[in-house]
Amino acid sequence: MRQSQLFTRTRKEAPKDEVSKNAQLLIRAGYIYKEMAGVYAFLPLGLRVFNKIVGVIREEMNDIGGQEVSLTAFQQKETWTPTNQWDDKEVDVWFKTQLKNGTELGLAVTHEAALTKLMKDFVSSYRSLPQYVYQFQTKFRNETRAKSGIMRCREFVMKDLYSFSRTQDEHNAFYEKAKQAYEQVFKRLGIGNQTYLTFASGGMFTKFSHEFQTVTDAGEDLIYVDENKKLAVNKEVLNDEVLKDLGIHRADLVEKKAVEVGNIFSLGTRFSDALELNFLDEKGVKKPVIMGSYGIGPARVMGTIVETLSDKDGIVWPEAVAPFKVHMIVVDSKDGSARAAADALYAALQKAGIETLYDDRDLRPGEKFADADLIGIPYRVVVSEKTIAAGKHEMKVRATGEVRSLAETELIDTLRE
RNA sequence: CGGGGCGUGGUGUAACGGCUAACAUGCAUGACUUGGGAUCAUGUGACUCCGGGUUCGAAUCCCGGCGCCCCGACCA
Repeated sequence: MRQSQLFTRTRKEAPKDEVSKNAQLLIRAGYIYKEMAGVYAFLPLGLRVFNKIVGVIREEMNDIGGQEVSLTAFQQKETWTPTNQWDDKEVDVWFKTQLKNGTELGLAVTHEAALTKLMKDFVSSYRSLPQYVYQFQTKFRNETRAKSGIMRCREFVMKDLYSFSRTQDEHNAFYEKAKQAYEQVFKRLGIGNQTYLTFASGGMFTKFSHEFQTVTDAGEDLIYVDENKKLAVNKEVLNDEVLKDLGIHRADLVEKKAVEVGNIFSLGTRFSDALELNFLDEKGVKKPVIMGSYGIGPARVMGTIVETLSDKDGIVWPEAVAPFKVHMIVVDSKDGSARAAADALYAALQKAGIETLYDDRDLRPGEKFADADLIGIPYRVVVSEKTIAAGKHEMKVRATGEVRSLAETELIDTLRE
């Protein structure tokens, strides 16, 4: 894409109503727009990043047998009354509204009850199980205090997968697979090293649930990390009994602030009992379906990446999520030769299928370099009189600052990898 | 939901209760310039968040509302 056609613009200064690093950088670079507290729109660059993250998650969910759907944001009151969760005392973050005729509706806070109800139309025999169903859907939560930029919003998309199993063993086996898939997701998204499988409270059916916590000062949670075992315990469940269960020692633990980028937990039969999602087993015995729930918030992951990987000059995207792979800059020359060479290289990159943002704006080089650092695309390629004279292109790696001088074919091969 | 802070051109800031609300940046036009946000010129752009009050006079003081940020609580 030619940058001259991008409608967004960078800013030198962060808006005064944002303190968090993720919001400041994402707004300055033109990735997001704040509609109101805890509600952000995604702009062209931001949506590209968001979709990259979604794509990685989708691949991993498909790999473990997930089937993608899209449920609704409106939900009926009746969906939630069986588990008593329509009650504002039980769930205090509802946005509720109604139809013209007075029928009450809720804007989805989450979807386990809605999907459980839906699955009743399709599940009645052991033959139709297990099933793994997921979606990327907007959740609405009337948080009393939205904060930390895009890390804790009132409207946000979540990937939520729900498992429907026949037996506890079958559930446990999938749960382990999901755990591994999540580790793979965070590794691919570039935050694997800072992200810990964390033991957290399990609710009423299991001793623990599992969170994926990424260490950052911007986090809201306190976790206790055992660096050797690559495990952590959420402060909410830290006690001697838990440590003994997990075979870890207090002396090995280091307290860290972290943000919950994913969580998985067993639901047991809470929803299947309440909503009567049952199946007949091989012997014709009626049994409730055993369920699990698995969530990741792509926007929160995006914010977490910015928090953990940016530097003083701006954002540093991992390749897997960057809006473009290459940011190509032309430093204009008097005779127009640099511009002509840059146009040609852009065409070659396009032809090679390399996602390129081409800074063809009529600006001085300093401003383009500063913008490139801020926007944070992994590879910067400069075309100027200097590079033309050298007969090679200049490529700079955003993350490391490494600069390489490459012939065009070498450059394209390197970027294709 | 408790506590604290803050609302001034698009953005970031300034202005003792007193002159036409200032500066920077952005944007527009032109000149000059082209390897790290240059320089110059001329423009553009604000009912000082909203409503009330005090005062000869309010961006400034007082009351109410709304919005935003931070700390804490909450996060099924």
